[in-house]
Amino acid sequence: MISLNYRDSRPIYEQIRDELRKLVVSGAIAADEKLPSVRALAAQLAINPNTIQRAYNQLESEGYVYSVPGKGSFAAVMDDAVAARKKELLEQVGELLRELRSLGATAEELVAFTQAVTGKEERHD
Amino acid sequence: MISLNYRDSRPIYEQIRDELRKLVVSGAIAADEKLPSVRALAAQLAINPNTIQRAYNQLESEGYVYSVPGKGSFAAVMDDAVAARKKELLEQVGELLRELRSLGATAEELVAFTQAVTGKEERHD
Amino acid sequence: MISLNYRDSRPIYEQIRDELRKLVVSGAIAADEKLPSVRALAAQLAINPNTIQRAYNQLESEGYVYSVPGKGSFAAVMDDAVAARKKELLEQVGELLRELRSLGATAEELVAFTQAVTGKEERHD
Amino acid sequence: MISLNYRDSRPIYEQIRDELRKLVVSGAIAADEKLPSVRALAAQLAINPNTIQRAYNQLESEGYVYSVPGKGSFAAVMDDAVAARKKELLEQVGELLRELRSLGATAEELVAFTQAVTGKEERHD
DNA sequence: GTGGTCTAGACCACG
DNA sequence: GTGGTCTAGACCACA
Repeated sequence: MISLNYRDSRPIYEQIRDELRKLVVSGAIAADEKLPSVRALAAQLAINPNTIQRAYNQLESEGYVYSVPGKGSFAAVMDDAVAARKKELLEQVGELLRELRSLGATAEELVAFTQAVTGKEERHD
Repeated sequence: MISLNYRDSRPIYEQIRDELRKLVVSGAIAADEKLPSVRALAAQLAINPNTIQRAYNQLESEGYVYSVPGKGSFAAVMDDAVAARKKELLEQVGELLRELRSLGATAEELVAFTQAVTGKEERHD
Repeated sequence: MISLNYRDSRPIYEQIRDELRKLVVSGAIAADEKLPSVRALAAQLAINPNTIQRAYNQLESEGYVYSVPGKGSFAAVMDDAVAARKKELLEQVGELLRELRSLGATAEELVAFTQAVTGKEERHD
Repeated sequence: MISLNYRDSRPIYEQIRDELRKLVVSGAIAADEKLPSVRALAAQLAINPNTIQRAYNQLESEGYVYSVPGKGSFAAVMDDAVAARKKELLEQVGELLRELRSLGATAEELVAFTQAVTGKEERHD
């Protein structure tokens, strides 16, 4: 369900956080569905439970997850969270596109690229 | 000419490196034009010269700058470096677009966004 | 494991970088094997940890090593890196051979020299 | 007669020294032939005479040149100097070949390379 | 304990 | 004055 890359420059807890966020926000883990327990995930990935806990804490403070003490962690209802994440991603895309323009890339070129990438992708839902 | 953001998670030397790379690759600093000296830039930004040196070293090893000991650092002639940088940026854009698609963004929506961003930009020449 | 030569014109961090690169690329340090820690190597060689760090940073940016903060530095899997290094070395040999030819050395003489050097070497496997 | 490359990592005086040494040792400047005067060469290359002087001083201390105060600098008789230079170059080649062997290059491969490089070269005398 | 970043201050080679 | 190297010492995030 989750894979680690020790050569990634990102710390492990960020890799876990980012992968879980993707799963929740994309609906792969449905609203109110239970996430794997800290200890179970730690055992599966063969890492320290503290590292998993840190990822869960961040996801909770970001609003993607809520935890019920003694029960576990559950995917939050995604409505404005998805919208917020989309806005965040669009800002990043915008910044990159602006730099590309300043490097001489034409609007046509970039639009064509966007069409190619977004069109050929398979639907994930 | 360069601004620092101490709240940015990126280390200072990376911020400087990235900003200078933009200036060189976009032509704002022309080929063979002299960059500010290590000491001058360090004084202006009120940081340690070693930190500037580190940014300059990386830019040199990346090929964006060449330095002549005793004379200064100069912008390299950008040919394939611009192309390489564009490819790098496009890859990043592609990755973000794919995540946006998986969040439910439609191809039409993203293409329209690209048009809006790239079209409304002023010409830089 | 590594020896320094203070009379060498090359800076210390380059000597360390070059020796470690040899160890990694020759397989003396196997893929994913841990390199000595920055502090340990610094203590052993009686030099500043920053100098070691610099060598490690360059090796990482060259792709010969990957580092996991908090865990250590590890030898990268060498595939095309070895090929690239061989090409680099052959270019250097070619340049030297051309200068030798211009000094009057005959092709036969140089070929014989190559045979002597490459033949008398012990096998490393 | 001599060309400078400001992007070369070698300092200018080394570039001049190396090029002049090649000219002398290869016979392009015959024994006892006068080298260009310090001031003339400085003017031609548009650099500081001190830089030229340093190159000449090193060539003299290496024995490739002798200077007659008030007259100029002259190419020394090359006999053992050429032999010494050849020995130096062969040592460098040997070191590189050994590293290539440790990277898995076969003796046959390297001999073939030597033949190709030394054979296809045009005669320079 | 590990790698990573930064500072302060020094010395060197170069032009 | 310029870039380049090195030291000593400090702090941080990570596991």
